[in-house]
Amino acid sequence: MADTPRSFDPTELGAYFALIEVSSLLRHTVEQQLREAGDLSYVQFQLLARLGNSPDGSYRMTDLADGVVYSRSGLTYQAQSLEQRGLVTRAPSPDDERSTTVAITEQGRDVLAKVFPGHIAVLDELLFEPLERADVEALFDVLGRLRDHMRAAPPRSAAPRRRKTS
Amino acid sequence: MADTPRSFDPTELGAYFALIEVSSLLRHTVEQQLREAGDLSYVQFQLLARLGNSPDGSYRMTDLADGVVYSRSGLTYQAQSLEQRGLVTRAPSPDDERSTTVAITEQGRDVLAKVFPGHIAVLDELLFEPLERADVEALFDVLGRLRDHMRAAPPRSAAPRRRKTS
DNA sequence: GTTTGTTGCTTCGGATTCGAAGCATCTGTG
DNA sequence: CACAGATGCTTCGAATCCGAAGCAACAAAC
Repeated sequence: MADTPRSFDPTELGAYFALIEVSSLLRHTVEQQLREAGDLSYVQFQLLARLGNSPDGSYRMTDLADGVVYSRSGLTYQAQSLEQRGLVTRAPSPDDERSTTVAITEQGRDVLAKVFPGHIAVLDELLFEPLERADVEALFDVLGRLRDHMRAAPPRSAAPRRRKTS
Repeated sequence: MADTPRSFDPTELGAYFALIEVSSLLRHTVEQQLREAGDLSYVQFQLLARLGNSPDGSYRMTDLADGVVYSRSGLTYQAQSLEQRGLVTRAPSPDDERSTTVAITEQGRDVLAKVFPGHIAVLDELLFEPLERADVEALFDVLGRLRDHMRAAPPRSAAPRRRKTS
């Protein structure tokens, strides 16, 4: 099956494990802070943050899902939840009746603003405090390249719905 | 509330976002591979891998949970699942009747072996292929330090159950 | 203008997850 | 030894999550 008997050296393994561990721990702490400060899950926060950064404060569902690496059905669930709380609105797109446009509301921006300082504090304390400037730059560089690579890579034996095969 | 009005520069933000994104994307792909190759979730794989690396192939529940950054109740659920499939055994610890010792079985090791090549292939392709040796070393160094820092840090306003306060 | 295929989202069912509460076992103190 | 507290794990209920299936709107081919 797999023709890759190559094994990893301790540095590679360590880098991999550390990546998983760090992101898990960070996510955990952030999740807690967001829950307490504004009753938001991490996903919900990410969605609001993305919408808040958008020029017109809105996105299509699919783009949001891809952005935060999330399933479509999961996004539907969270979007409904956010809509009920009045933090976003949903409406069919003008140019394409199929797609739903999600937009952040004033209330959504308020929650975002309320939660942000604590969020920054957590990041500062957990992520940046122990690092030198050069470390942050290294992460930015290496992880940025990784992200681009992963985004570009096809979903691994998943996309073959193209071409008419025969 | 939060006395940290400091904001982040683009490099810091980029590093943070890239970290989250990379770990999400990686996790996603790995999860898929594990599911197909051995019908394992990522957590289950992590548990088996940890047990497989242990000198005596066993751990206490709590240590496992802490190791993979997981809730205790969640671990109970997965441990039961793995036990039913015969991949691990569970038994009360000899020296402490309260604690449960989880041990990997031969069958567990088989599944691990069956799944491993594909796992390595995914990592190689997604994580290591686009990186120079120096990049891997940088990740190892910086993320390793981060992990230590996060592990050491108290769970953020959560631990105050120590000392008799008054 | 149909027919066929694609795309965007939702619904559905089931699996996974967590925190709180519950139960046992240990560990100190007197 | 009896007791309060700590510790280790499980059970419970509710929230969250995903993939598969379904539905509606588009697009392409004829």
